[in-house]
Amino acid sequence: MGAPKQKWTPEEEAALRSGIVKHGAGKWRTILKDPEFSGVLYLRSNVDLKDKWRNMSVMANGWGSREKARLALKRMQPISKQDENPMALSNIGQSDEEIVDAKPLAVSTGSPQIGVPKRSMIRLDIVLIS
Amino acid sequence: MGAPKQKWTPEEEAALRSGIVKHGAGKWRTILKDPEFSGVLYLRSNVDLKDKWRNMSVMANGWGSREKARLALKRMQPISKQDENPMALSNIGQSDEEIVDAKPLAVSTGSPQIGVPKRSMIRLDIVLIS
DNA sequence: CCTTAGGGGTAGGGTTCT
DNA sequence: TAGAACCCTACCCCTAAG
Repeated sequence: MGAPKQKWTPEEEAALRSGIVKHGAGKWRTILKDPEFSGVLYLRSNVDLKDKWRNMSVMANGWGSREKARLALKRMQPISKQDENPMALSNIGQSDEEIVDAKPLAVSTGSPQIGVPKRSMIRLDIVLIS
Repeated sequence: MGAPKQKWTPEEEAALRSGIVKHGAGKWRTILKDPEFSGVLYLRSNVDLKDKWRNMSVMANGWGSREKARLALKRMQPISKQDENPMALSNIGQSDEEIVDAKPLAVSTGSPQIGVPKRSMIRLDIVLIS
């Protein structure tokens, strides 16, 4: 017994998606404060939004169940902290403000990243030419 | 994915604690430069030390990981539990010769003022039975 | 300019519950 | 076993104050 694990309602999911379309993925706190969504998402925290988006996204893509995706590079420790990726080929070539679509699904080819935060760049693994 | 999340090793945590005992909490830069710890903490910045200490401290209370504060206000649904108090005064009613060890708070006595964050100023004094 | 304090916030590995 | 919901931790940003 204990925390009932509040399931997300379709309304909440819709609000989350709309919020992402409006503010961008990663702007959890902003979405939450937007009066347009706060009425529906008032029970959720910014972290909840982030987690929900992750759960929605990860699967939709066929990227395997989250855990498998990148569970390969754990156990790191005595490495140098010298990384700080230079975001070189990061964005396709525009500001990181224009989000695309807020659909966790699809995204096979042609769909760029959903939300590219300013500092934690994208994963350079995805090389999209053109 | 620049920084893979450098998980703090037990050695680093120990060095941090020792450094605090030796120089006092808040003397991050000093601790970092102390040859006694620099070998272990050379990957960390003074800010990292500060943040780490904050994380350690906040937890030791059972006051949640920061976000919990507000969660307590919300979550007015069918809650009831949701409180497990991480460790807090954990080992109090068990053996009569353990305790102590490494919770950032508590500890007690010692050298300079082991800084106790304002937030978690609550006592939680360790009860050294004996 | 540099450091610290502390309040924000986010990402992502991990855990728990269903 | 998987997926969903939630937790924990590392780290970043920013501002005020020294």
